[in-house]
Amino acid sequence: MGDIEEAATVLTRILEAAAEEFGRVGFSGAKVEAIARRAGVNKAGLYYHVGNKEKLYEAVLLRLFAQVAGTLEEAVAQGGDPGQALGALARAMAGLFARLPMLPRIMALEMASGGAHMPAAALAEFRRIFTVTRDILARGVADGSLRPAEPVFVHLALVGTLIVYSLSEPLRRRFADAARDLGLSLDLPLAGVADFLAETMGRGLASEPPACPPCAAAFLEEADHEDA
Amino acid sequence: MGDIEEAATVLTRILEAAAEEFGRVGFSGAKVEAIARRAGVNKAGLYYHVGNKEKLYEAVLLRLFAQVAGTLEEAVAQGGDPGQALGALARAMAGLFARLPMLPRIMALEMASGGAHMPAAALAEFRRIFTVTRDILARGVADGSLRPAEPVFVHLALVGTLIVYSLSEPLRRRFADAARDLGLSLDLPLAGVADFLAETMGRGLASEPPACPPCAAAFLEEADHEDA
Amino acid sequence: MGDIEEAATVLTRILEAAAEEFGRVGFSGAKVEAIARRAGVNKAGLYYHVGNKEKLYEAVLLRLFAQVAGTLEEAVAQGGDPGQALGALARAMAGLFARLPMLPRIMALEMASGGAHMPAAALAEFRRIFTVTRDILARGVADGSLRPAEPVFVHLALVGTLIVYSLSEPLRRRFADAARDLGLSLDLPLAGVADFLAETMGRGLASEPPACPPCAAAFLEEADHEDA
Amino acid sequence: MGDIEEAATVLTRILEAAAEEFGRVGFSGAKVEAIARRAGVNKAGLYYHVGNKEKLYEAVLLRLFAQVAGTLEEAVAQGGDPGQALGALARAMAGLFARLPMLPRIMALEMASGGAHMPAAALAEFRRIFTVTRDILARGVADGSLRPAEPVFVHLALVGTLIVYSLSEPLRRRFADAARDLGLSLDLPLAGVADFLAETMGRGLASEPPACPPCAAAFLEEADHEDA
DNA sequence: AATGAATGAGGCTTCATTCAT
DNA sequence: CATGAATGAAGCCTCATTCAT
Repeated sequence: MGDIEEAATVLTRILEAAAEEFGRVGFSGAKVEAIARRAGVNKAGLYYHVGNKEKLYEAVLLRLFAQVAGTLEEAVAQGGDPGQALGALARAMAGLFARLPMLPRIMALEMASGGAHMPAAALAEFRRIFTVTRDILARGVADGSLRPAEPVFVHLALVGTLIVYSLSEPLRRRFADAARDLGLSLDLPLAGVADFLAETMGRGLASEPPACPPCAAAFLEEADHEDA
Repeated sequence: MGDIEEAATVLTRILEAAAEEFGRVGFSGAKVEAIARRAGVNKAGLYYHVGNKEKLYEAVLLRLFAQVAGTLEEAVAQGGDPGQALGALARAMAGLFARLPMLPRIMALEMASGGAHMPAAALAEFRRIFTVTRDILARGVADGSLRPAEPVFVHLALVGTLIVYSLSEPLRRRFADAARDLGLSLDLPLAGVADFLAETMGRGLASEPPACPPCAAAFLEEADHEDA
Repeated sequence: MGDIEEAATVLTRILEAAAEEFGRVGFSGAKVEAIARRAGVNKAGLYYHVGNKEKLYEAVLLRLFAQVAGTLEEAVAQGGDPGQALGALARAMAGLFARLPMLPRIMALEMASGGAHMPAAALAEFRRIFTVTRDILARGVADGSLRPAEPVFVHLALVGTLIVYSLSEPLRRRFADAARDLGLSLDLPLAGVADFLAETMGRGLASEPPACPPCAAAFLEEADHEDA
Repeated sequence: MGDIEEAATVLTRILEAAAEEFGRVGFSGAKVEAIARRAGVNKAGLYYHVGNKEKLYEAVLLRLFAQVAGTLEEAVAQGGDPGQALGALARAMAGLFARLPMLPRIMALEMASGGAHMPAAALAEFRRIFTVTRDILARGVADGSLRPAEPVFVHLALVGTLIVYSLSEPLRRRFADAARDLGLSLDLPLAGVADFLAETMGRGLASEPPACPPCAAAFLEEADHEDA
């Protein structure tokens, strides 16, 4: 005992250090030496535990994606109508990104690499993640509250926006002073983006409210005249 | 003759090759040797023209960002009401990304690096780019067609979504077959995303249409009853 | 066992190989590859131990200068009147140069480079080295055996001559045959130079011996006549 | 016309620039590009004029050594007794070094390289240079004013000291402040060294003045007793 | 003669990975 | 398990030199 715990702790420390390092500088930019130092283990020790840089990266991906999928499922399971669920999704993702700043970076870098290092097992996590959005939309269309829309578009509109907003933080911060002259606030918190998305996408995807009868009648009449 | 032309061509060839390489594998992943080979010049020749890897990268960024700013400005200048202008913005960006597949990748990678290699001159281009969105929104609020919204949020909702959709292409393609079982189409063209954004963000940002008089009257009456 | 010994040995071997290489061709002429080969280690191994070419050079300088200072102090500590001490100094230096042929070369090359790579720590060794000569001269002036003279001039007359004589060896050797026609022996051993310096500088710096009484009397008388 | 002048001027400018560069950083440290820039010609133009780096270096050496030989011969030809001639030699050399600061550096660096790049023609200049010292000494022994001594030792004692003093200037300057605490003046001008050498070597090489007769008699008597 | 543009060879350094203890 | 010490394979960059104009 202790031993196994210790072993688990060491592995965890390594994975966390690696996540930070990979998120900071990407796969090719990350140095095994730096990860080992950050994790407080010897370089050779790291190899003993994880095999090699590639396997380490895959383990990091798997761990993170599982966390993402779990968090999103949980957030959506809280209930609420489909519109609210989309908002919950965005807010949950923003929460994740705030807690794990390396997460959006790794997601972006991994996508940019074309999934070069994506382990097969991670695909299963993807499936879980996409399913969440798809189910919300299906529910919304079924109950008439949402217009039909491609789930991938909706999903990436939410997640993509949050990723890029997180990613751009250092740049926005650097540009913030100069941007104030333009009347732009570049340093708003990520949570604000989630709220914005919840509101704007919610409205944008909402089905038209049924017009009041007199209006509808007037509208139809007009249309008749035009046709004539 | 052709001397000056040739020289310009060489630099251009180098910058294009570099853009592709940097977009493919990022700054640290890119190999100067590969860029030179791709550009059809000797490695030393490349150094003769561009100084070093870092300067090369900066030149690439500057060139691309200038292209982006120019294209967006042009697209929006075509006129149209603010809602249409946002759509034009999204479609212009999508067009750029389709023509220059390395562009969204470089943008993402550069953001991920915290702008580590961003030349000061590139900030000026950023200013132009953000200004476009800000002006559309200001116009929309002024003429009453749009709700007020943070320009940065809107801008990144459009651009971020397009970036991540582009970025995720290889991964979506790889996952496409498996996703069909889930009822998901992962391989829709980027233009579809632009249309989706134009539609959804347009609706989401539109100000409420004034209700028809009878409805409004009915609504007010109801409110009176509730107050009582 | 032997680990620590071996490790120490490796560093020592590297420093010795580097000293020879730097002495042979100077800093810019020395190739890290050659030093590593000569030391029997891998190039990367050399970097593991010493960091980089510059640090390697500094370590070499420090080691050599410490040896010089130690040897000179020891030689002079043997006692003897100031005139003998200067001779001992010259002979000790000549002995060092004979044992470490790269030493005069490195000293010359380092001076020629303006001390570009001189580590701050080496200045402390310089202080020790110069102090030796200064103390001898001070002692000689105090006991009346030596004329006052600038310590730096004396020091560099001894050391500079020995350095240049050592440095010029290959050239003298090459020129030796042709020079015999001129009645010049260019291939005399360095020890001869030390003896020559001991003798000549000894005489040159000696205070006038008190003339014998009759001579002095005669001299004074003459002076009187001249004054008159 | 003009053309040939111009050509001559260009070559001269190149040789001067090269002398400074080689003196500053040695053969391997010197960059053809830097020499060309300093001489105000194109790199390819430099090659057109001088062939290659090695030939350029040889031309520089030849030019400098011829200047040295000429100056020394001239200085000594001014006449004066052998002791004064040695002083004149030292002062002439010091004058040369003051006017051409790269000269002592190049001499040292060339010696350090074992004459690797020394052109055969330069040997003839060496012969002239050494001959000067040899002749003075021979004259001094012949007229009884100087003790016999190896010409090479004397020559290098003078020249070597001046070379090393010149060479060490930057280092002495850097160390000067710290050395003042030790009672050392490290920043005395080179001319002082020449004077010191003239004085000290003059005394050191002077033949013994004949002792006054009574003293000599006493001395001989003492020696007899010791023998007994 | 002069110049901008190459280019091959080689040098310094880094880094993922392994080995011996 | 842990660690200091290797090592081969690159990667970035420089530089002497040449070529075409």
